[in-house]
Amino acid sequence: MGLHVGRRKSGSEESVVDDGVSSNEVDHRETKAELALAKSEIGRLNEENKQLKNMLSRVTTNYNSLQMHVLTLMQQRNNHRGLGAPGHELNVDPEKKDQDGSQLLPRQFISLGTAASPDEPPPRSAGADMRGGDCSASPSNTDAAMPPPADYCAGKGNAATIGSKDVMPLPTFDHHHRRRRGGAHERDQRGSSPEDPPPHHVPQGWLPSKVPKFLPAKAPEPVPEAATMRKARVSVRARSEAAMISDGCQWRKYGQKMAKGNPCPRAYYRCTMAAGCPVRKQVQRCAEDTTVVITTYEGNHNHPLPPAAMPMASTTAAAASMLLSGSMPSADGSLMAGSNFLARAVLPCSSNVATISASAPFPTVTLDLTQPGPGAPQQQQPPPPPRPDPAQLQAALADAARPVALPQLFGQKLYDPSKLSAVQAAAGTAKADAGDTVSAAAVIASDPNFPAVLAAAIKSYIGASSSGGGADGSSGTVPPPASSGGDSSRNDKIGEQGS
DNA sequence: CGTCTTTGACCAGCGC
DNA sequence: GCGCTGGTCAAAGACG
Repeated sequence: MGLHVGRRKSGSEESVVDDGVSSNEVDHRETKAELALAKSEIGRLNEENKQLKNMLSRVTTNYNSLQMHVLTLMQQRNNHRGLGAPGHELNVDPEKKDQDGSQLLPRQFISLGTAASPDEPPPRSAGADMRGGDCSASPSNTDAAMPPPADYCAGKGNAATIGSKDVMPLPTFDHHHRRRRGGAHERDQRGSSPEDPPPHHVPQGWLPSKVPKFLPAKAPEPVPEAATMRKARVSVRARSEAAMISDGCQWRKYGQKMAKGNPCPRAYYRCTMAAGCPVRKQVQRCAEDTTVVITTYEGNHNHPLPPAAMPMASTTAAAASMLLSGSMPSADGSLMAGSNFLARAVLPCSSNVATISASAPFPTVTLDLTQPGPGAPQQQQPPPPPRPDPAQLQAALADAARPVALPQLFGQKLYDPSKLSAVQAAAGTAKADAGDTVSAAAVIASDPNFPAVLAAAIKSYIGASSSGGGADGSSGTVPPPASSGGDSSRNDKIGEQGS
C-alpha cells in the first residue's frame, strides 16, 4: 500500500504570471506552499494508512473466523455425506450455497480435505495443519511436530532451492476411497500395497528425499462402502514441450500404459515427497494436440509442500475441494448445478478455463492452462510466447509462497502478497492490485480474478521450468506419440493397439 | 550400491 | 462369461 505523495504539479504551464511578480518569486512561493501541502498530505495519508491497516486487520480476523465457520459447516455436511446414505445427504442447493458463501466470503473457498473420510479426525483449529485423511494422522505425529530433514531437497530439480523452513502444509482435498484395483488381495498378502495407508500410523513428515520406497503395507483398512466417496480429480492441461510439467513435487513413475484413443502413452506417477503420500498423477499428452500435456492429480498430499509446489497444489486442491463440495450429487441425482457452481466458484471469470466432468467414476475438474484467461494475458500458442527465465520464475514462485506472519487460512499460511505480485510479474501477468491476493488458495476465495492469474502464473511457470526436464525431481517422461516405438509400447494388449 | 525407470504381468470394473 | 480397459505391482535393467 504505497503512499505516493508526489510533488504537486505546479502547473507552471497554466499559471501565467500576470501580476507583475517575477516568475522566480512565484515559483519560490509555490514551492513553499507545496512543501507545506505535501507535509500535511503525508500526515493525512499516514493517518489514513493506519486506519487502513487496522481495517485490514479487522477484515482478516473476520474473514478467518467466517471461513472457519463455513469450514465447520461444510465439515458437518460432509461428515453426513461420508457416513452415508444418500438419503441422509444434506441437500444443499449449490446455487444457494454460492449465495450464502458470497455473503460470508468474498469468494467461497472451502477446504474439504476431510470430506470423504468418516474415520478421520475432526477438523482442527484454524491454525492447525489440515491434512487429508489418507495419512491417518495421529495427533502425536504431525508434520508440525516433525522437523523436516535438512536434505529434504536432496533430490533433483528445484527442490534444491527450497529450504526446509519453507515447506508448508497444504489444504487438502481428500479422496480417501480408492477403488481396489490390481489384485489387491493378492498384493495385500504379499504385503505391498502403498495405496492403502496403514490404518493407524504412517510415518509422516519429512523423510530423506531418497526414500521413495513405500511402506510395507499392513492389512488394508476395510473401507466401508458407505464411506466410499467419489474421488475427485483435477486435470491440468498445459502446453509444454517437456515431457511433464513441473509442479514442484517429486514424483516417481510406477507405470505407463497406452490409453484408448490416444497414441500417447499415459504415465502414472506417485508422490515421493513423503512415504505413503497417496497423491498420484497421470501424465498424458493430448491426442489432438501433442504439445498439450494433461496432468491429472488425484489425492491429497499428507505432508507439507515446498513453496514451488504450492501454486499447483493449491489450485488443484481448491478445485477438487470445490468439486467435492459443490458437485456432489444431490438427492435427486442432479449434478449440473454443482458443476456450475464449481465453475463459477473456482474460476468465476474464467469459464473457458475450467471445465467439469462429472462422469463416473470420478468427477474431474479440468483446468485448462492452454486457454487464455481473462486475468492472464493472451498467450499466442504458435509460436510460444517468450518464457521467463526458469530460475527467476522458480525463485519468484518459491518466494511468493514464503509464509508471512499473517493469519492462516485453512491451515495454510498466507503468503506475502507483494511477493505474489512478483510471481505475476515474472509470469507476465502482473496485476497492480495484487495486494489483495494472499495465497493461491486464499486468493481463489477472495479475488475473483485470481484463478486466471494463478493459472497464468502456473502456465508460465510450467513453460519456464518444464523445458529443462522437470524441476519436480522426476525425470519421468511422457513419450511422444507411439511413433517412438519401444518406449511407448506399453504392456498388455494395449501396447499393440496403441500403434 | 541405492534409486529410479521400464515393462511384462496381473487384477478389477464394466459393457456386451 | 468374455473381452476390453484402466490401474497397479514388481522384477529387471539403467543410471549416477
